[in-house]
Amino acid sequence: MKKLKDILTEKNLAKLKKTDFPGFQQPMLATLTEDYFDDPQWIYERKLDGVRCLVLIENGKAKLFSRNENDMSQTYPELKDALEETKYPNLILDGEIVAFDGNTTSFSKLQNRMQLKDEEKIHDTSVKVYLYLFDILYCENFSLTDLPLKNRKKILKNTLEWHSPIRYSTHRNENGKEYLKTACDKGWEGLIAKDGTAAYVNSRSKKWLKFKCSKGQELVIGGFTEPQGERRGFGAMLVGYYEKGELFYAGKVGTGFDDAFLRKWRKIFDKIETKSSPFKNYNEKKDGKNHWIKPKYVGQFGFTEWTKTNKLRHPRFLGMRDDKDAKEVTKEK
DNA sequence: TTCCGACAGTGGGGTCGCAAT
DNA sequence: ATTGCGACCCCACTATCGGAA
Repeated sequence: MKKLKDILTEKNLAKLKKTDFPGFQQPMLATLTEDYFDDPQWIYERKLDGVRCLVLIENGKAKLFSRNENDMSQTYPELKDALEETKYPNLILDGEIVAFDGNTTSFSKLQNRMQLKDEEKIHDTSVKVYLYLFDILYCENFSLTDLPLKNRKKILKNTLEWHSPIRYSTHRNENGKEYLKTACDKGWEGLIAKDGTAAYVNSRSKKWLKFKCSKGQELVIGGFTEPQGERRGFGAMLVGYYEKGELFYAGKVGTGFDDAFLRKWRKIFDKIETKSSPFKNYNEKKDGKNHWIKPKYVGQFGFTEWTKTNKLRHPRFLGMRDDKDAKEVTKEK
C-alpha cells in the first residue's frame, strides 16, 4: 500500500485540495463519436457492457451507487465485501460492474441479477460479477478530480490490492484506431478514448469519447405504431428479415427520423396498410395497436447487437434503401 | 453570425415486482 | 392465473434555446 506522496510529484501533491468527504457525485459520461483518431495525449480503455458503479467508502464502510444514485450495495454483496477489505477508510472510486459470457462482457447475463436484493435469489442466479475500476476521485482526505487522468489512474493502480472480483481497467497509450479494430474483432462493445490530461467532471464530456463497434444491416418495414405526445407521423417502424421465404419480426425502431420524414412516410404507409401482420412470428391478437403494411420497403438500420430473443438492441434508423428488393433481405452473419 | 452544449421529449430491449383484471 | 404498467438498467436521436466563439 502506497501513500499519495509516494506516487505523486511534489508539484502535483501541492495542487491537491483537502476537503471533507463529498459523498455521491454524478459520474463523468462519455460522448459518442464516429471520428476515430490516434493521439499520444489520449488513452484507450476497453468499453465494458455492464452497469456503471460509483463506489463510496466512508469510514471503512462501502456503498455502491448506480448512475442515478440508486444504492446497489445489496445487489452485489461480494463486491461490497471485497471493497471493505481495502485499508483506506475513505475512498471514492468509479467503475463498471460486469458479468462474463466467455471472454466478452454480457449485459443480458447481468440483467438476471441486476434488480435483485434478496441474497438467496442472487445466489440462485449463479451469475458471477466483477467490478472493473477505472478512476479514483477521493483519497486521504484529498479530492483528486482536478488531477490529470493519467495521474489519477496511476494513483488508482497503486492504491488498491487487486484480487478476486475487483479488477483494474487497463488502457493503451497509443494506436486507438488499430486497437478499435482489434476490439471489434474480439466482439467487444468498443473503446472509451480519454484525454490523459483532463480533469474529472460530473457530467457528459468530450474529454471521454465512445468508439463503438456498431452493427448495421438492411431490414424490411412491415408495420408501424401510432405517435405519442407531440410526435407526428408515426412512432416506430416494425421491422424484420426473410428466412426460408418467410418474414421474421426483429423489433421496433423509433429513432433516427426527423419531422419531415415522419409526416411524409406516414402518408405512404397508409396507402399500403394491410389487415394482418406480415411477420410469421408476431402474435397480432395480443397487440391491436400496431398498423401493418405490405412488406415492400427496405431501410438501413444501426444497432449494437441481437438480443437473445432475436431483436435489435439500441436500434436506430439510418435511411431508406430503394436499391434493395425486400425478398433479398436476410439476417446477416 | 454561426456553432455548441445542455435539456426535454420521443423512441427501443429486457428484467423484476406489484396492482388490476 | 394472466396481463399491464412503472421503475430500473442499457441506450439513440431530434428539436430548441441561449450563450460562447
